[in-house]
Amino acid sequence: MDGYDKYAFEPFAVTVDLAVFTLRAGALHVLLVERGREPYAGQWALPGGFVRPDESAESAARRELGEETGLTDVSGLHLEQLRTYSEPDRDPRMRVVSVAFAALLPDAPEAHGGSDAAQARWTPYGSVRDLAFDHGRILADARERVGAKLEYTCLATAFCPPEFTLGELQQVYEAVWGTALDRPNFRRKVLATPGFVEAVPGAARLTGGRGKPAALYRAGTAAALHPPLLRPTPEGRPA
Amino acid sequence: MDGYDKYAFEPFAVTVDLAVFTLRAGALHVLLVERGREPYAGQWALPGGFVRPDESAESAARRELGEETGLTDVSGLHLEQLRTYSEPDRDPRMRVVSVAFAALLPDAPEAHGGSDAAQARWTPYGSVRDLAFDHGRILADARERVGAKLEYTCLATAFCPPEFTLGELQQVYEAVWGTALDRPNFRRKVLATPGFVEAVPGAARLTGGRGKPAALYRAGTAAALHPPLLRPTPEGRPA
DNA sequence: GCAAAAGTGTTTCTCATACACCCATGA
DNA sequence: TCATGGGTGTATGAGAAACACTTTTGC
Repeated sequence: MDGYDKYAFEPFAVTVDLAVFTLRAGALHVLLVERGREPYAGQWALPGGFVRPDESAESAARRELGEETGLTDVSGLHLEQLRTYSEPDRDPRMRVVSVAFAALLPDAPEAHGGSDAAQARWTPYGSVRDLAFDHGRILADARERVGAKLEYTCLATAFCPPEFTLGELQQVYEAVWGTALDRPNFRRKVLATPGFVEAVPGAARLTGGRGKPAALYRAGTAAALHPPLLRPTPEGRPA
Repeated sequence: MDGYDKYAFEPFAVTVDLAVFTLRAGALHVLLVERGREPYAGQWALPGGFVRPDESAESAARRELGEETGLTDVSGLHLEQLRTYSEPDRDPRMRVVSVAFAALLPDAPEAHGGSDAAQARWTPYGSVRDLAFDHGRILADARERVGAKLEYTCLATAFCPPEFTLGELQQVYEAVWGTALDRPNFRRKVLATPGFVEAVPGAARLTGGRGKPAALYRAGTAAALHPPLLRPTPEGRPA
């Protein structure tokens, strides 16, 4: 059992699948591609592809992220491994083990499918239906993970451009959690956490056309939130 | 790139590696096996093995858990996927992608290596040194994950036998976190969380030979802890 | 002036912390 | 009776929630 004959077993293919999230008009969107061939031809799926012989799953995920979004520089984007899906029958053609990742984008340029012929499109999270393979489950797992990490990490700034207002940061939480938050309390909480955000002195921006211009902030250096910013009593939350 | 020629790529081997934790005499222990062959012959490593063509990584992990611990029934044990390690050079012989798992055991029977010739041994977490491959990192990641999940899930009961005292449950937290906790407050916190533990009426057990016998509890049905039981200010905790 | 959005102040209540104290048992 | 571990009570303070209120802008 500890032997290493390369061809002793049916070969495994190793792929990456990406749940790429962004915020558009205050709503959570996810990047989907339309499948061009069987199985699941014509259905939507998460972007992804094979891990090449000389790269890690992380490298493959970042490469695919660049190809599918059409962005030239994806080096600064948040990319995080979720878990690996390995049910023997998850792909009807052969044994495919897939390492799933979540990626967060500040802005959402219209996706153009990269080099693949596949069509890529930003879709509101709420209207996603019937993804190919087990991608529906992967996407749900990804959203749950991102929602959970908003509670105890500074992850929310990964959804924001380099300079952002506290209102925009709050929109991230509200979009991912699907709940409204009290603005004064949110503000106090964020500013009271050292290293979460740092003020850009003097800078301000008008957000809704009207109203007082909001002060601008940059992402801070902290990674964790102490104490956490808990969701408003979701009662029975999965572990 | 979207083709599915089974042999178009150098084959990947897919393995599972297990970080199996238990508590012995109030201290966190890990199950290690001694490697019998190159590379890393004679060094200690995490137990693990190949994923077979007809099983998922989860199935493979549970099978290995039974083989390595020598336990006949591992169906009720807590087993949790951590992440996948896929650096191209992590195994010098060929391309091996490994899905890492953490497992928690209530009691620690002396391990007898199962069917493999390899020697298996429980080792205090603090005295683990120089594991083979990237197993040192996997083990560190596993402990961090388990420590974090103690905060906001009921995971701690997975370290305990079917009936346990609150003192034993507290020892789990103290051993994994490496900190002392206030007993009265710990007790209140646990009992105030619905579904964490349920009392066994009338049952009691002497723990240290002396002292008042402690009431017995069973694991409850809840999975998550609301609000969480936070570690005493670890300051800069990784996300 | 009015609507809209940012930002401040204040009150109330919950809960974590710290620590003093009592109870039951074996030696 | 004393040491040991289980279990209870309580004062204090920090922080979260709720909401009233002020400020600055465009129309």
